[in-house]
Amino acid sequence: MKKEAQLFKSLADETRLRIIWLLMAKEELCVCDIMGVLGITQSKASRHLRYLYHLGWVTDRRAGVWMNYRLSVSPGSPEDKQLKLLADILKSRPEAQELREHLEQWLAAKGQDKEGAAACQCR
Amino acid sequence: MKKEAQLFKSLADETRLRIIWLLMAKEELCVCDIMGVLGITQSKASRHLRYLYHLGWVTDRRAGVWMNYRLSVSPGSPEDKQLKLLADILKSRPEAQELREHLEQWLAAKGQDKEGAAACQCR
DNA sequence: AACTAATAACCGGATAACCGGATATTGTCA
DNA sequence: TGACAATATCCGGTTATCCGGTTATTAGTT
Repeated sequence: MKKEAQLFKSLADETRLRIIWLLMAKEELCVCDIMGVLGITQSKASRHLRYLYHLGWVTDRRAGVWMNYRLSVSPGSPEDKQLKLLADILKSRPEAQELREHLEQWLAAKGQDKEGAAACQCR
Repeated sequence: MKKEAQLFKSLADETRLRIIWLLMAKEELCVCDIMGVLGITQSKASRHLRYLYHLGWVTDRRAGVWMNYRLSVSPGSPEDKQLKLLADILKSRPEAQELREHLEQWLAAKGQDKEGAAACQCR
């Protein structure tokens, strides 16, 4: 059951849960979005995203300089059910709701800066 | 989301998964059963059982010298759903099926030794 | 090619998890 | 009460995890 233990281990970290929670809300996000919304180091954001990538939770898609990530579980799979259950648990948590509002604000602010084009300039 | 992370952490250990899997099959087991079936140290068995106890996954019931444990999630709760999902994942795994057969054998052997009474003598 | 932004990989260091063996505790029975 | 079985806890050692800071890579721009 090593495989199953590892599956849970991949969810046993608050930062990874937050990332997944954001990706459940937004379909696709780049690393700098996640840094910004969660207020964490680039190093930290990237590390956890690669972790999730190597375990198959997310796929990456390069768009120029940006690297976009999105959830990649196949519908109906155990992983998919697990995510749905997680969403079910989190949706009632104020903490999680605030995170999503924070995400909306972040994306809105990003959208304003010159429409569409390179609006990141993550510092 | 610290709470949720810890929930997954409690499942992120192969030994604990095995213990839970056994308790899903058998309703109630004592420490020495778990030691025997899983082939682990007494120290290890007890430690993980206390861990699960403190997190509310199981309750304990003393019966003389024995300490019996059983699952204690309330029906319909997120934890209950999580266990059901886990069971769903594990039931198709040969490894898990063998574990249950092993459990049956162990209990059968235990039952033979003088019927009902102290049949453990775990060494 | 040089420069820069975004990201990934690497590198100690701190902390936490897990383990086996030893010891302490609890209950039973003679 | 003394001996013993079952279990919990303690101790130290080993390994895994997580982190921030640094460096390397990749793509776009001039």
